[in-house]
Amino acid sequence: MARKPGSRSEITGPRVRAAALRLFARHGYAAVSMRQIAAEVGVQAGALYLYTPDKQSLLFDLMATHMRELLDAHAALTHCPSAVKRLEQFTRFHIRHHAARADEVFVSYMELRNLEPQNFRAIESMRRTYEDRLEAILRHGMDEGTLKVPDTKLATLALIAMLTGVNTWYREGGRLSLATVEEVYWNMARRAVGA
Amino acid sequence: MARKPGSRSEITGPRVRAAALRLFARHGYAAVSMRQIAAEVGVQAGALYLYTPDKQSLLFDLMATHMRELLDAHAALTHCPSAVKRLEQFTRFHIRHHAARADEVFVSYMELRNLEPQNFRAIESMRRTYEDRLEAILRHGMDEGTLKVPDTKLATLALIAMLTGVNTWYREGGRLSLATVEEVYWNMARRAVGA
DNA sequence: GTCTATACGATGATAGAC
DNA sequence: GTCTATCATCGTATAGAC
Repeated sequence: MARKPGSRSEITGPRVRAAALRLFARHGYAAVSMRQIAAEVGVQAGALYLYTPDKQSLLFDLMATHMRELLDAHAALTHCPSAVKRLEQFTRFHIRHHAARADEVFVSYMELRNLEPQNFRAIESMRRTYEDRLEAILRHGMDEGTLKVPDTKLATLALIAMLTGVNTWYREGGRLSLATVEEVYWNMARRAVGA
Repeated sequence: MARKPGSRSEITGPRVRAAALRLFARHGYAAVSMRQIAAEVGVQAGALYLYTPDKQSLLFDLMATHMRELLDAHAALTHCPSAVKRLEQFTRFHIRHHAARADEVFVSYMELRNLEPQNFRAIESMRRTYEDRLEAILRHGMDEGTLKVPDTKLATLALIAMLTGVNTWYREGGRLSLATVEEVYWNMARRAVGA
């Protein structure tokens, strides 16, 4: 096992998180050992504890970072006045942002049940914030009269489920370009909410 | 620890599967130990191996049974001639069938990555069969001219993701009855595919 | 059919050398 | 900053008594 006598502190931390993300996504949080993560990084298991207090914090860190980046990236979008335009913007943003972060999305959805209660509540709250932003768009559209859904909460959940579903099959370099996927899904989403 | 000196062979097997399903759904396959399952059933860990060759077979059994029941139940539906009617039937069937089997659905989706390759292929094949039945309906509607989607494969995946998403939030006795949920989702599904 | 006992490796996490 | 060594615990699975 090659020694790394120099210093890597600024670089090893991110590598630990990257390895954990990759392994958690592939095999699941519970199935991955700290030794496996260490091996992937090229250090011994004990060294990981210089970068995380424990395994649970590692998971929470990954999920919280992902959710914060999602909320920040969405908040940075230019604000359109029309509800339909905003819905199109949301749709395309959601697909593009999620497609570029397959592992993060997968872990953030699949490992919710492995979060300790306090951590679970924190992630849930961020996810709820994101959903509320979509629901606000739908409500705005209802007020404008440009959208028509039987129930804004259900439509929100239905749309997000549909859009996030892209991640279960989309792979870069597949049959369809991401631009085409965006187009097809926006077409279906638009009609589903009566726009 | 209470002894069970009598015989329970016909009853203990189903109880083992029920306990495993419940625990796998709550905590995940990898996070659940055979000892936990045994404790839930009220036997010792070693006794479980009278009912399953190993833990992996237990998981595969649960998933394969769920998929077979899904395919059988869907195949038993009366055959409607019109594509739109068949789509409505599929939509309502999917929501109703899945809502009544929350744990099975959750495990069958979340634990795919914990299946050994051979078992994974078997489950994937059944899932694909189910998807193909929906796609056949959409293609039929395209031929009839009663449905209009940009891509039948993508529409299939989008619809299934949307419908299965109900399971992430629906709870019996909640704000909405299942009949209402069916109604709302059929409304959105119908419009999404241009019916 | 279920129990107790056990094999034996892997686990998360810590202590102390360098 | 990383290593080696270690702890106590838990993992799946099996053997043999009753």
